Amino acid sequence: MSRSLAAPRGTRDLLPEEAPWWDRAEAVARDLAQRYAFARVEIPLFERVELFARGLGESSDAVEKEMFRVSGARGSDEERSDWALRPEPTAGIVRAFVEHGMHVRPGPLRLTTSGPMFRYDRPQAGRYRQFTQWDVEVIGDAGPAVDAELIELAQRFYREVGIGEVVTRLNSIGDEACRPAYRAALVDYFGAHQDRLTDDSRRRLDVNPLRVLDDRELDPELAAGAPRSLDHLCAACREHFDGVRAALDALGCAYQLDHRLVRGLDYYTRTSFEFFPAGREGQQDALGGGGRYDGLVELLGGRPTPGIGFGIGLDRTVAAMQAAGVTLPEAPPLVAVVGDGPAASRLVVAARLRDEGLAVRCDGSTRKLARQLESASKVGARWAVIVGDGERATVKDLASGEQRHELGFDELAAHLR
RNA sequence: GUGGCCGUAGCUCAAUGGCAGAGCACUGGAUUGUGGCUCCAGUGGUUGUGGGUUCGAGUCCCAUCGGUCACCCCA
Repeated sequence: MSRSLAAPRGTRDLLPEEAPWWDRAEAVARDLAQRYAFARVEIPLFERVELFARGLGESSDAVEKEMFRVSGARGSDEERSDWALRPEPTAGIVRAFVEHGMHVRPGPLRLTTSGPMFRYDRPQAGRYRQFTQWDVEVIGDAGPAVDAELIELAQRFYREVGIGEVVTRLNSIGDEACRPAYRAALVDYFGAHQDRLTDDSRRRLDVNPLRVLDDRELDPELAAGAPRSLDHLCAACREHFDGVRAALDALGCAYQLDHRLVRGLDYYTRTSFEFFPAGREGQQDALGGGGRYDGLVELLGGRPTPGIGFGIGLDRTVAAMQAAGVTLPEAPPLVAVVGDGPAASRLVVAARLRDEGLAVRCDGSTRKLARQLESASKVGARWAVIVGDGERATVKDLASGEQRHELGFDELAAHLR
């Protein structure tokens, strides 16, 4: 086909061969959401640019250089607003929380959603312009128990999809009480070594000095000597973080402290965490991550309400499942209805078998019987039901070749189990 | 946004600057109701696109688009 009609850059088609892995990952997510008492919500795929700019922070990469803008329609001013495809779900969920007055609901509110996110990046392995996240959020619980509960949930998810144990990195980046002093300490420290910073980092030093820490080109020696947020936590943040760690220990959840884990989105406070496949902890291999955002609800116009959540990248989860050699549960056995009589007879038999709950592939074609059987074998059917002119049919086991002839339509199902 | 590598059939790949091919897959036949194996045949291409060099370009040059990997950063 013409290249100009090919799928947009950074997007992928989900083809039948890969769909079962997605089904599995999504089934585990749905099951866990239910077992952990999260209610499903859906929010728009696009929102005002302003929502993301305010929520995620002007200096976040997601806003600064990865915003996937949607050109507005002609017409009213409202339609001409600046829209962007959502780069992550939290801002939209918190917007919905505020917009619908959900603070009056019995809290803490536990919400989950799943779907495509968009970031306008150059694609590469594991990174797409459209990717899918499973997301959970708890709004109205100041923790720290819930912080540990979410980390335990994510770890359980990776275990249940078959990836096994992941590496959990953990940090606390303080709150409005202690972060200003920590920021100042970073500005002092890195300001004195500006000549050893990248251009990006020098710029960030003014806007968001924490993000200098996740500059990968940061001089290791400089990084090692940098002020650590854990050393600058106020008493309340310290107590919170100790509580998270104690709860994780009680749950038996392993984690590693990572002083340079500051997360790319500005709304995070206190607890931050990311998950990596064991042995592949490179920066671009993150399977998921999240953290606490105690100031976000207020920032978006609600009354002060704490929140915490995580997003798990399903594209990378599926890739990790395949890399780990996960075997999927077998699909239910398939019955192929074939025959060279009237196609309507085949349809009638197929409908009867479907009434019995069987998975049936009906071949209504005029191909000769040999071709129909060949086709049935190739698609992996367990049995063929050969229908002729009359009211009787043959059941053939396609693995053994065994056949039972002259069966009435009503007794077929009994031979297909 | 920057850089490396790569663009030939649905897939994997051939073709010294000289007739665009093979295997797999798909469709049909060998086989007048019975598959997997085998054999035969067929469908399938503006060689990503546009320029240039040349008697002649899949091949050389330029541009462009795309893919891929890496950087940046995130899922």
